Amino acid sequence: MAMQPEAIGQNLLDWYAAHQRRLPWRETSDPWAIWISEVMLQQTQVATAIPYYHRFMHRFPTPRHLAGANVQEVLKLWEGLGYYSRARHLHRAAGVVVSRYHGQVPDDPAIFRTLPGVGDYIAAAVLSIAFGRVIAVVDGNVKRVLARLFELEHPVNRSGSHKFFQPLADRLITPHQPADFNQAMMELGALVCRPKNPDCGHCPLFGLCRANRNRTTADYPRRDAARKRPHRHLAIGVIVKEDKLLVVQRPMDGFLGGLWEFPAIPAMPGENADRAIETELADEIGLRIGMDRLLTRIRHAYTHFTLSADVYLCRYLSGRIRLKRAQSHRWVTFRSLQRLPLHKANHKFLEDLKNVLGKG
DNA sequence: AAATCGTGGAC
DNA sequence: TGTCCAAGATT
Repeated sequence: MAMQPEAIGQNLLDWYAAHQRRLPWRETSDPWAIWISEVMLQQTQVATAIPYYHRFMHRFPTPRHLAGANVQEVLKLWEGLGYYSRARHLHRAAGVVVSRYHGQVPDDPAIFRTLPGVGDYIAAAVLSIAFGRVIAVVDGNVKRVLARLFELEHPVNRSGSHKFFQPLADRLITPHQPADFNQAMMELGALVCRPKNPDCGHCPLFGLCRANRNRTTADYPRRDAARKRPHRHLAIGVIVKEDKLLVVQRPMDGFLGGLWEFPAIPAMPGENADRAIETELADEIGLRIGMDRLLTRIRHAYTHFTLSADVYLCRYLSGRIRLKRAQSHRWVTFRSLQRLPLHKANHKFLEDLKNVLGKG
């Protein structure tokens, strides 16, 4: 493969110096700030992460601030950003940094890489950008750029492809400017070598790119076909007891771990709602409840399945809480709901709920 | 090594 | 509407 690493690196660095965006985490060299930004940017677009980054850094300016906080508060700041294990891992990692490394972010790859939530990408990004270590990042942008540059046949969404892309990126990285090279590759992928409608006319690697020369940019990167996503349906119960509503907290590990929600059970779309709510949902939380009426229906798309749910207004009848799956519960007013981290599917009917409760 | 894990933007 | 996919990590 005709690589010309020197030409690629120099063109890339020149382009980056002229065209890089001004981003909050580029105004600092604090490894903690860089780390936070990289975790938030994981599978998340820059524009989405920016307001979260500011709020998080303001509340947790150092690992010590985060380590001393309650997970609940951390999840509340993460609410809406998704992939909540990132927040829980970060919280745990901050604890390790404080207890074992005197609150200083480790600059040793072998050590930093062992922290919860730190994989190959985060380690390479933080250590190169904050400490100048010569380790190439390989993210979705880098794989797309390389796949087009060299017309690579490795599917970028296949886990086994990583061990092909990583050494290739390591061979291209400019040893004197690893931080700029890494960010330049990602910036190029984000601004020029985009997934759709790449702007090859303004690409610094125009003359070096095989896909451009062969008019095959649309064929790269290769990708394994995605599986079809299944569909799930829930019955959700908003259980009212005087002026309070019942919410439960999901188990800390797994899907939406640690977040709060209104109790729900799997259901069939056409199922008899009264029966399902008053037997199965009641059994899930250990109460006797009555179903009043349908509040609304919601739909939500997750990565691996789509969700639809019927949301029912219910009334508490009798009994003491006995939770099956949830780890804890609270009776809360509508107002105090906003203090708890709720996931998106629940936020989707809060307005409807507010209107109904407001009318008495 | 394939599956799992959220949400929003772009088309 | 559906589909991709976005500065990935974990199991």
